Amino acid sequence: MEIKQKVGERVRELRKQLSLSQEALAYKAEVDRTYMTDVENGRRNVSLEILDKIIGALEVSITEFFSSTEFKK
Amino acid sequence: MEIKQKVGERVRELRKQLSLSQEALAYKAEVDRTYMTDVENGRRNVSLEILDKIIGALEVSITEFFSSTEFKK
DNA sequence: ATTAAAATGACCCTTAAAGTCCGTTGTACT
DNA sequence: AGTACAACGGACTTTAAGGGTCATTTTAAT
Repeated sequence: MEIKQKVGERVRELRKQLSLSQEALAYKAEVDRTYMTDVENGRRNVSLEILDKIIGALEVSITEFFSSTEFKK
Repeated sequence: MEIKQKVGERVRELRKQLSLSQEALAYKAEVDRTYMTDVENGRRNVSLEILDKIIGALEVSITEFFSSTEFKK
């Protein structure tokens, strides 16, 4: 699976743990709602700074975000 | 410190461990040599797919790349 | 089971920025 | 002198970021 999809799944997983809608998370991360949809569905090749904002909104560190098994190759 | 700089430092750190020049790493990661300079100096807002290629060229997993202390907030 | 509302998905279109490529310059070491 | 590596600049192409709109799915209620 490609990186965009892995990131999307991870975002969705962590978002649900926070019981947030895509829209609420998007607002928190200061990105567009439809953009967040695309991210979760692996259709966006997100840049570092946007990713950083999304991870921040998910209330985890970057290390935590990428400590999930799908990123261990 | 901002995310771009953290990533740049981490790339440089791992590249030196492999004793590769920027150009050699750039070739391996299939990105431009001048681009790699900018990445290491924290001037590039790298996208996921490019980052994935660079991390691959550094021969570590994404998890390992981001397990460095500067990414733990 | 039907309805309404909320949440998500998909498409399309700008523009701001990512990424490429050419060269040149600086640095350091032999 | 020459070689290797890194940094810098400008011009160019490609794509990410953002936003509009409507369709579809999910949720929750009666």
